[in-house]
Amino acid sequence: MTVSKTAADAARSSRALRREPVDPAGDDSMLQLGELSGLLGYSLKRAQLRVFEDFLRCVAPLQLTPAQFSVLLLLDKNPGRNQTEIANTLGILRPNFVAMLDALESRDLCARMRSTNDRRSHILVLTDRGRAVLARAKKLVANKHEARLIEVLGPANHAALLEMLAKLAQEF
Amino acid sequence: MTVSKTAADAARSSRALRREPVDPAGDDSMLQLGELSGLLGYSLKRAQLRVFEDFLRCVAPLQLTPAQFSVLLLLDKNPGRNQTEIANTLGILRPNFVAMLDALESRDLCARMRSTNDRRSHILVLTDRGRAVLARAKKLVANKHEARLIEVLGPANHAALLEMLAKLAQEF
DNA sequence: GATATTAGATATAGCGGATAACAATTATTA
DNA sequence: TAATAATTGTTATCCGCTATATCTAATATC
Repeated sequence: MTVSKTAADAARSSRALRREPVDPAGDDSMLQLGELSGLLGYSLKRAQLRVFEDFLRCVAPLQLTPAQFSVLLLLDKNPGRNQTEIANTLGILRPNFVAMLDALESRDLCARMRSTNDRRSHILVLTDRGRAVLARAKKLVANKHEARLIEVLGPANHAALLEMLAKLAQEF
Repeated sequence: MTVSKTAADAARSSRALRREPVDPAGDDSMLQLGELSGLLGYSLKRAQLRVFEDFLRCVAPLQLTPAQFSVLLLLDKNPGRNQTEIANTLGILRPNFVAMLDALESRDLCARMRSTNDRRSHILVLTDRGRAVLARAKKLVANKHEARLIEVLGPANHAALLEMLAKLAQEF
């Protein structure tokens, strides 16, 4: 909690937001968004698209999507896990995770190893190349992507935004 | 600006976030998210999915998706506009907007009227039924959906979040 | 040992998003 | 004015992500 100064302060800036027009020659000739500006889901979706776009740009040299990056990150932090565990953690359905892993494995970024305990499951491991790519990706993300976000929002707001989004993603 | 108290404060809570584990028997047996928790895009996407889920639940009686709701809202606030203008404002590509309008029109929520000035374009109008459904939808969204968001986040944080997301959606 | 469960995989359907192309209409300009 | 270009809505089509049912091999349960 404790992100805004006062409720009155927040209400004012919210009203300011609603006081369109705020379309500096963007799409068409200044359509009124109306209560759309106050719809959290609307801004949430548009912001998400922008942020993913920027992510893709920043990590373009490594040809990694946000989802692929998250898989590599998770494999690195959680060695010895199988497909189901990784997929579930990322909210990916097992059937859809197969092709994703195929792609990563075909690029020699990770590998499936049959578990000795349970010969049904595949233990997922990062390859050396996967670790190297992940390391480079982390740097690009931190220095270009997140850095730009922090620059636009300000460090404090960036942290506050992260906190609120995490809250929504969990307790909502 | 001015959303968080201090930078130190924000940094602390951000660190607190990163200090997993934060998986109360959710997916699997407590995988480490690692720097995934600090990735804004990750939380952004997950939060967006949750919020849209809740929107769908709240507006379920009216069978409206977020996108459809936004179209109705825009038509109401911007009478006399054609398909291209509405689609562009919502970031929908014209070809994809056709089927969307077909669906709304088949439910008698809006109608296409050939413009007398430019007989190529279709002026979009809300039907009486469309206006009625929109009015009911607005109430559901405000009283159930947004109300719940405000409850979870707190009014001040809700406004601050909205402000930051709008900023990202625009100047990013 | 028979049955149920689980992990990975395949097939398939659906939706949103993106591009190319077309007919009708309007705008440009030679 | 005639020829050309541009625009509107539309269709067709493709891609990616998501969702469900089903299959097999392997394991767990009874």
